[in-house]
Amino acid sequence: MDNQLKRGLLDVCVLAAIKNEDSYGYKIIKDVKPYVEMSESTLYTILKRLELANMLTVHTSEHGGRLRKYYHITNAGLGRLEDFREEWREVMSIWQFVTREDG
Amino acid sequence: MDNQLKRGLLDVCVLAAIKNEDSYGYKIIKDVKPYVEMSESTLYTILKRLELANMLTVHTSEHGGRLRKYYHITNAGLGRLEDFREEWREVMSIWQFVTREDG
DNA sequence: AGGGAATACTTCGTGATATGATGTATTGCG
DNA sequence: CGCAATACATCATATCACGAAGTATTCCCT
Repeated sequence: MDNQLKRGLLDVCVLAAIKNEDSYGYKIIKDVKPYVEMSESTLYTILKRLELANMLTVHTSEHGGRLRKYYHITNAGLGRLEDFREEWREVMSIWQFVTREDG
Repeated sequence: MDNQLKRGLLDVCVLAAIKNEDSYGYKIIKDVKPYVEMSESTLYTILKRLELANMLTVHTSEHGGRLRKYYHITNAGLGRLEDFREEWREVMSIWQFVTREDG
């Protein structure tokens, strides 16, 4: 799918992936894959960006003798998902303009 | 609205604006404005990109003693709009993932 | 025991892109 | 005469997705 269309969707996809329970990089990619293709470098870039924006927090935890970085959504992150629903109305209005049949 | 969400939408907005009749820069912006904000520099960047991709052709025509560049959509451009409808199914699937309530 | 696949995270460089700022020039109106 | 509107163009900048490459560990099969 068009790379540009994905922009603006990827961030909220990641937030949605950790919305209900904390998750970690590898799992996020697998959860999101059925919907959008996302490379590891892209994911970790996004995670860092979201952390800087206080949309999520990070805590390291041991699992099977190996360290994992778990990502936890913040209230700001949940708010971002709410805002996204609002923004979607505008997106749908654009969609209607693009796909309208008449002049 | 989130700038990122607009990307991928802007190109097809411009194509949609010239879909039914040839148009020119200033008019395209005015037609699109109710749906998406687009600056002039952005528009002309997009028009140039679409021309390079053979999505539209340009012809200069005089209007009121002044030259105007009219943009005409090509079959490839119309095809792009068709493809967009297909891509939209994927976008809606992503949307459902993001806004789903259950885990 | 050995080896490869899967898990897990990180950094770097690149190309694409939207946009503000800025500039140029003409028409129309008060 | 002056200003807003029309109309187009270029440049620098910041953001972003992604491939490539690297490091390390665990798990499973033979």
